Amino acid sequence: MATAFFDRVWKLLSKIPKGKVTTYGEIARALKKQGAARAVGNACNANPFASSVPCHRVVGANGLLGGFALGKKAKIRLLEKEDILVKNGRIVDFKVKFWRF
DNA sequence: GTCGTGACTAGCC
DNA sequence: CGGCTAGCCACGA
Repeated sequence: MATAFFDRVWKLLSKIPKGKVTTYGEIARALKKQGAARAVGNACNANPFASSVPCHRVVGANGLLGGFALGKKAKIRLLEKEDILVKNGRIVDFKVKFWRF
């Protein structure tokens, strides 16, 4: 992997401050690739820095978790650890926790 | 080079 | 509100 696109995604993800979340679409848009949300998700799933890249801070456009390589459960646990409450697979106060680049 | 798939999104009906 | 369609990017067969 390690394509330019993937690298950009990982770099942006690493910039997300603790306690904040963003969306796949936002990341894609930040890369001037609006609509490439799928590729963003792909990058997160295949990122070699899984323990360094906070891919758990990336959720759907409406606050839905979407998915997680290690399981939603783990994702939720990580998020709640950062003061980001998750209810029924959705971010609580999503608009408040939302981070825009 | 084409096709199918995926942690997505937005628009229509 | 639910379902379908089209569009986007990258990857593997």
